[in-house]
Amino acid sequence: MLTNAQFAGHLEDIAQLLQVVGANTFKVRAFQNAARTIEKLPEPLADRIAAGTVTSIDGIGKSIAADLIELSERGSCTVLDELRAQLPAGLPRLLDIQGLGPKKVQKLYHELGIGDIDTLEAFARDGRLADLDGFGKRTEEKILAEIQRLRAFTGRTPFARAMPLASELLAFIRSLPDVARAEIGGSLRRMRETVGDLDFVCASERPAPIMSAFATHPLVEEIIARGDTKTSVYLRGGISADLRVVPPAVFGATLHHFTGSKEHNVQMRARALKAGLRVSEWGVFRRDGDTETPIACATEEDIFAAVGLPWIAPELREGDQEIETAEKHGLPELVTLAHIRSDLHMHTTWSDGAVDIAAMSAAAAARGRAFICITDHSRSLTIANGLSRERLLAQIDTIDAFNATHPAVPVLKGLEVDILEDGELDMDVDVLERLDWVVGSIHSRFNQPTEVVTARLVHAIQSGLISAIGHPTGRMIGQRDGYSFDLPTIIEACEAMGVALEINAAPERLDLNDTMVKQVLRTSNVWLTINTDAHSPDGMDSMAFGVGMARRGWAPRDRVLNTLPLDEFLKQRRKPAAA
DNA sequence: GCCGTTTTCGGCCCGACTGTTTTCAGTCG
Repeated sequence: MLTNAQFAGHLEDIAQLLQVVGANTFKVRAFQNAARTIEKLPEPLADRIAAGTVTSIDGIGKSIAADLIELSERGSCTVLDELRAQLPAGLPRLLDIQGLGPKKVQKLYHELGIGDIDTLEAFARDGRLADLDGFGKRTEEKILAEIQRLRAFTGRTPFARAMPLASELLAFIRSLPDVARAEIGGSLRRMRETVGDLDFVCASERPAPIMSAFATHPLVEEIIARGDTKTSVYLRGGISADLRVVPPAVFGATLHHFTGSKEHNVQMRARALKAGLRVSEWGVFRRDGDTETPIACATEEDIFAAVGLPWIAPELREGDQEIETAEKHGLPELVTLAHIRSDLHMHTTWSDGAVDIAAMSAAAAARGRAFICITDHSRSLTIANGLSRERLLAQIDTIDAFNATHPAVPVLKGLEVDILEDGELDMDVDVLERLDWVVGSIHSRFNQPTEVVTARLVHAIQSGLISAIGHPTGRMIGQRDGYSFDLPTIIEACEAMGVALEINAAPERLDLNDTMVKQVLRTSNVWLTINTDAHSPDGMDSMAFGVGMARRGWAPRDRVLNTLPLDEFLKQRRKPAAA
């Protein structure tokens, strides 16, 4: 049976092929919308097909439902087969080239018979594109450059790589003269785990010098476009960045527009139209016959208020029910960084951390935490200098002694214990029972079958000796997928045992992710914890990223365990005790 | 192709920038 991602992939293929044959753009969008919806669907689409409730999914009507059923039965469908029979397999890939859209791809195919990127490159090198109507020498050069770029750099940039780059550029923009305000926009502001490009929105009455400075920044490799209010560039490493400079009076409208997502913006505008309004990056306008009057543009709050909505947090702006929910005043009070009182997963020089216990406590104090828990690795993780029974006992004494000095931030005694390949824990029961908090994590045998990993996790949870599962999926964004397990089963086991699920805030992990957080919240009362897994004081700064992922999952403050003060936390957490 | 507190037919977001155009189509986000 196909997975939701596979169903979505097929619909996406249909959308691409339809574009290339010149189908109605709204039809294309219908397939794209359906693909996105299925990708985000919490339950397997196969279940909906079996239950005959496919058409009740928003954006899926009779026609696409029939395609999906056909896909589930034989792995393909008539629409897809017919489109593929009509066109060379490599043609949709031409759409990946920046500057080539459906119209130009059609022209290349119909007039020159170009059906793949290699052929296109050969034509461009020979100068045979410039003769084509609407193509010129400049276009030919651009296509060649874009093909090179596409081969060197594909896909989206992981959050962990994008954020430092964006922070550096933002600081630079803010340092320029006459900049009233500047912010990061786009998917980075929405805290998506990967980003396609970097967006900056800047408020100033004098855009020209700001654009010049941006375009000549050392990180900029090439200028893509440069107008009066917008500059687009390629940065070294291949990611692109856009800077938009507008007068301070419309900053809110522009920030909203360039925060997106695209789907959110489309829905906001459709909503505005029904109320006789028009929304653009310049503000909200009331239409009175042929005149238009601006009614909001200064702040994001104004923009939302103008269309009858409360402010919606950027992390929610994915076009995934946030507008409907906001309208009913049903959005949760999302957890914020300021709510976080503790950090319950971190390492010291006792295992593979960079500093000692006192230094981590001081670093936590500097970041406003009220308490922390030290969770060094257990013995089987030899590469990380994991703690033996004896060393852990020694660390317990050390922490007791440290707390006796009345530090600003007290330290709880913990361990990140390895969940071994059979689900047993990598530490003796009597020692685990002396700890305040135990994070159980998988660090080995990632390739076990789904059922085996699920049973392995359940066994660990049911031991009664762990308080939380650390980085539950084991994924590293853009590097490895992690191991696979059945989430509903794990959620159920956690709920039965009072075990929490971690949102690991390390930017390369962000694990659990947003959709899993939603699933935990929707289907259980399991506590979430947001922890940095810091291996140094700087690592504690990642808390904001974990909070961002929690917010993307619509996590309210009262479902996050480490928003609690110490006494309340101690009552609510799972105290390690053999079941 | 989808959808309906103005519509079961006729809509479906909006503007900047580029290149090849003598006035605008195509692409992008």
